[in-house]
Amino acid sequence: MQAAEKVFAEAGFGGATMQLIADMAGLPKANLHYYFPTKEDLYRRVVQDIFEIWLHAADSMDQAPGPIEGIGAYIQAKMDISRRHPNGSKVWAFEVMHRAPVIQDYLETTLRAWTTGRVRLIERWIAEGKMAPVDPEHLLYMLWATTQHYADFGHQIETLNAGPLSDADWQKATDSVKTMILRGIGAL
Amino acid sequence: MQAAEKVFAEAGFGGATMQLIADMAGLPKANLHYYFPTKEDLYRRVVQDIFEIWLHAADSMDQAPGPIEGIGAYIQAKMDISRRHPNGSKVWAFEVMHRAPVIQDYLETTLRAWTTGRVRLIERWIAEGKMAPVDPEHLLYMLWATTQHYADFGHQIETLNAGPLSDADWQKATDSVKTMILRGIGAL
DNA sequence: AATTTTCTTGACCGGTTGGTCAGGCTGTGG
DNA sequence: CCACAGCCTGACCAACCGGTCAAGAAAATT
Repeated sequence: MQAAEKVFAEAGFGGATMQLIADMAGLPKANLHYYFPTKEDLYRRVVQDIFEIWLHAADSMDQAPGPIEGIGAYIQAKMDISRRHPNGSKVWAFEVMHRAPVIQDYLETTLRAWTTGRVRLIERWIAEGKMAPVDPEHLLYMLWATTQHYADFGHQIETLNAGPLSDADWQKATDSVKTMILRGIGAL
Repeated sequence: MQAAEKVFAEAGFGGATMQLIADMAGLPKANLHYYFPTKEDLYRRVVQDIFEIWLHAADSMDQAPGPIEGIGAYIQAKMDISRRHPNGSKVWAFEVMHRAPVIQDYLETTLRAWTTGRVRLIERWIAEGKMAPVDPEHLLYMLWATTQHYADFGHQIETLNAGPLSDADWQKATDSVKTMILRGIGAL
């Protein structure tokens, strides 16, 4: 699964080869096909895994008393995921850009339900005067975009940074995102 | 070029085929190879085109008196590009996720020079007290991430939106991004 | 009109891909 | 020891890929 995640992330579904995944995992290609009959089966598993991780990242948001804690924790969680699972994030991006041929049903069921739930949470915070009256959906898009950017466009960031991001760099990035967004929604 | 942009965007470099691009453009494959000897030549042209468009989008930022006008105009320009050239944006995303095998030199020369120029501009605005002391580079990342998200993840947004975005939807998206970011950097 | 250059195209080729399959290997229960 | 089920794998195949090429069509030049 780790090898598959990496290869799919770096080459996309079309560019990835079962041979390369097998080599990277130290298996004969035929053995890989024993467990995952088709390339699409393997790919689907990788996409579903990262989706599960993302869903759990929102748990911290739910029982928070307000946006400072809730959205702050969500940013923290998603930045951590971007750092630790950059490949999974990339595979998800590939899939969505591909018009989600494999996980369209997930988008329409699970993700939509998740989204409307958080939209209602944000609307409550707005009604309680805990943050400015921003559009909740576009706030969610901004949260996804900004945090996932550090995974999906990590290569671009590393090039501009002249090297991989250090612990301090990640801390600074997370703090910057938190500060700008929380101030942006009038929560600070 | 239009056909190539679309096919590369929807399948990535590895998944795209010259045959499909040729068919979509209404040409025999051999004729396509007459103008673009290799698949990589065609791909490079597509990536360079969107990069040029993005560079020009920053013109409005340069002669602005302050962040409200400058960054506001930049957000407007990049949102317009996301709407009109979603495929180009996706190809760029594919390329960067691929660790930029084709345009790494652009990242290291043109993009790096462009970035340091804007960083200095933002630092001047901060020194002049026109905005809060945010980290300029992470602000740029946030601008790129948020605006390009509407192109790269357009399919996800349309799914949650239950259909394509209308003129009013795009207006609302642009306003939301502008408001949240400008307030986030203390310019409002 | 003749000639030269540019463009267009169907047929073709070596190499690679996802996937198959027959047969060997391993471990467990009797 | 045997038998049997699940696991493993080298060799193989049809399909498809990027790219070539020779020969013809069109356009430009003389």
